[in-house]
Amino acid sequence: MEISKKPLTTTSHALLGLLAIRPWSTYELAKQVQRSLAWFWPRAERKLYDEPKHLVMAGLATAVVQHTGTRPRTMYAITHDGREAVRVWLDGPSAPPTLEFEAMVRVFFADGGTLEQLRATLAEVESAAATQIAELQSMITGLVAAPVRGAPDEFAGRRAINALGLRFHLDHQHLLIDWSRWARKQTAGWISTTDPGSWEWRDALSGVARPGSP
Amino acid sequence: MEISKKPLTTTSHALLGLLAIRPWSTYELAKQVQRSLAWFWPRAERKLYDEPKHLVMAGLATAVVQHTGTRPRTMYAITHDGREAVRVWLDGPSAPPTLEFEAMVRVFFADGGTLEQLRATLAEVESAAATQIAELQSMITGLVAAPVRGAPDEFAGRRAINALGLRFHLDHQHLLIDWSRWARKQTAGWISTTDPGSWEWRDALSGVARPGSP
DNA sequence: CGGGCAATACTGCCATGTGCAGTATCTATC
DNA sequence: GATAGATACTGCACATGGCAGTATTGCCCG
Repeated sequence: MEISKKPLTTTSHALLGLLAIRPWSTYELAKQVQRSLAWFWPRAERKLYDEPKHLVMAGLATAVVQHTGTRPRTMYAITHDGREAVRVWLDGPSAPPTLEFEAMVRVFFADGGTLEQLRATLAEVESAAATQIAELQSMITGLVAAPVRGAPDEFAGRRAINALGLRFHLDHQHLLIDWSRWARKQTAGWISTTDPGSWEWRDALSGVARPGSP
Repeated sequence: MEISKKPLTTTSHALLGLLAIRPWSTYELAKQVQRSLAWFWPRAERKLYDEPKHLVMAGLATAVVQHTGTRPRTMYAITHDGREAVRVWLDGPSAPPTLEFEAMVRVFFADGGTLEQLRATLAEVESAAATQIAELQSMITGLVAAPVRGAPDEFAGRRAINALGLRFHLDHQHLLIDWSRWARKQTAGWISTTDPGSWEWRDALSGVARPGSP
């Protein structure tokens, strides 16, 4: 017990959270993270091979090496202490969300270039968001589909929670689409990136209380 | 010329973009980044002291060490090559936006804890977003205020572009508030984090086309 | 039944980025 | 004259990213 050495990161707890659902091999874990966690906690695959080892050292998970022929594969499972660690962690405060938005950097410095460059960047935002929405939609159809007959549906108890998250991600991508379309429309009458002509920037910041808000 | 060694990162170009507006000392640069760039390209202050040195090595900026008493201070300015680098960079593709949202990790694994924990996390999201909105609003009042008499308004040509970005950030924070309120309301009838009672998760994913959309 | 390709299952390495502590000096205010 | 806050950085350890490299297994196709 209490073998813990180093403080756990949010990434550690995220992996631990997945192990709380069911045991996974590292490879499965990596795939699963790309499909779900990546939406709000994106991490490189590389990291997902190192992190479970720390969990084992901390006594929060166990590692069992199995074999498929000669090829090894490590199965990780959560321990009792691990579940307790998740419960405690759920009480902790969360860092405010941060957005890394390269296209916005290009918009912000658009005055160093042309209107065409600005519009191209905005168009890119829109199409990227459209792609993400398509992916989310296919995840939703996956949720709707009944689980495979006979297979235990270990995600059944997680449907409600999943729905909360999916709703956010969809709205978030819709915001990106709406904004990039709106912004492109705004630039229609501009003379250059530094001279918006008769366009009144104050108008852009007026109706910020969105129609859907209570 | 052409002293460039290593490929420039988005962070390099972001700093270069700021230098394109006017010369800054590293300290000013660091402060300015926290007020503007941090919204869509958050970087630790530490990094902002290293990065300009790379720009100088690449011949895209110049460094001049001045003195306030015995204390040194380095002023950075963009070069002609630097402006050209910004123009070229503006044509490049942007990585899709990524969101790091620790509170959502806690929501996602809420089935390992209690409804109270879930609701507390959601409440935290709402209040954090409210704080951000207050900050944005004060930036807007700053924009509205006429520049100091006699002072050259170097940001004048950037008002339109700034307005586009501010609009996005406001909407983004409003989305966080709307979503966290909505999600909390959803949990009202839940029996536990794994048992939503009569609550229908399908309903949560229906009206995803937001009212404000065209 | 053999070739090839995708999926599985990792490790190594270097660069980038974060967070925090530490070290000073300068300026304004009481 | 004390001191708090702003200015102006550097060092260090660790988290993370990105890419290349290695090898086996399962499956389809002909």
